[in-house]
Amino acid sequence: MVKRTSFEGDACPIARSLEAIGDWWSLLIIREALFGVRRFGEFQSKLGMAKNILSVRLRALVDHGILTTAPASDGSAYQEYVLTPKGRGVFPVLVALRQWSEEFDDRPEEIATILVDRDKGRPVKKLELRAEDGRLLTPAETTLKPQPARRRRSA
Amino acid sequence: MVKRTSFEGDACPIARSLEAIGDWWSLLIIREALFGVRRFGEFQSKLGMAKNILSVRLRALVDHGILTTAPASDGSAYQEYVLTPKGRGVFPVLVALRQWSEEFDDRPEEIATILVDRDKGRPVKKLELRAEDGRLLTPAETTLKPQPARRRRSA
DNA sequence: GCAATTTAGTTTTATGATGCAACCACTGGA
DNA sequence: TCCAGTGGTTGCATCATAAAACTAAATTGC
Repeated sequence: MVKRTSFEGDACPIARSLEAIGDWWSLLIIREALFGVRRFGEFQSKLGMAKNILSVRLRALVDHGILTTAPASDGSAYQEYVLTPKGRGVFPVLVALRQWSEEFDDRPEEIATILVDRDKGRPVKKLELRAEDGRLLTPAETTLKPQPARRRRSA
Repeated sequence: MVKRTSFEGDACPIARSLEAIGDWWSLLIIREALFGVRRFGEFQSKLGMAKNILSVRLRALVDHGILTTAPASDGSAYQEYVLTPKGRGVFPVLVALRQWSEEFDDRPEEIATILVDRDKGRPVKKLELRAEDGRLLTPAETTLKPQPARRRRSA
């Protein structure tokens, strides 16, 4: 088989994330969902993507527990796609992507929006990696440690 | 043309990031590079990916200014692929993806490694989004503001 | 110094994914 | 009941990906 390689069984958590949200559209769909978009047509028109692909992606996101289908909030008989906690948990990933663009993009003047604190209207701080005790960490100051073997639930 | 849609001209910084690093392999290549991998064959064997694709991806990453080719550090006549500052700037994205997996994965026991502070050997803190004044922000406490039109360099 | 092997790719070919357009079923309103 | 809008599915052309075979230069062994 010449399938696109799957990372589902991979032990690396990054690969595992990519398995679920590592494609072009999924993250953009989640971005829209975080802004309150819930309806099929709304996703489709805002993202300008083909309907068949949107359809496939939404199904995949539901399968992965990132979205749930809910029975319309506005009374209509249609359904809606709503983020689960797992889906809302993607927020930091989106922020990290956004900040990377803001910092390193070759044509920053083309970036249309900035993420601000709703209260003050001021830009948010850069995400930073800190140690347990609050020290700022650079990539070089971190390492990977083998996960202390956890006991599986039931055998 | 039925090409895969490009986000290059998109005004959304997230879409712009995805344009450069939004595919399956690129992020994994950068992950390896952050751990010090530099040689073609090393990427290939560690990631277990096809050589033709690795070849294409490396070229793309170089084009995007994420990697640079440098003339071998160990004396051999081969070249190396080294991260630029822009490439190292991807680190928070990888951390965010990792932490998302750690928090929400359905089978956390399959995750092999944890990211720790090299000094203390203790797990790192979760990335958190903060306002300028240090307040913790939830997604709902943020908004997008149109970027104050910047003046282009020269005309 | 020459053959064998390694490294770093490119080419070829098969198949899966994507994008567009057309089509279809169901809803809601006049 | 007719008809526009919503929410998809289907078919087809094109693109990307994967595996394997192939190539050429660099390195190693002898």
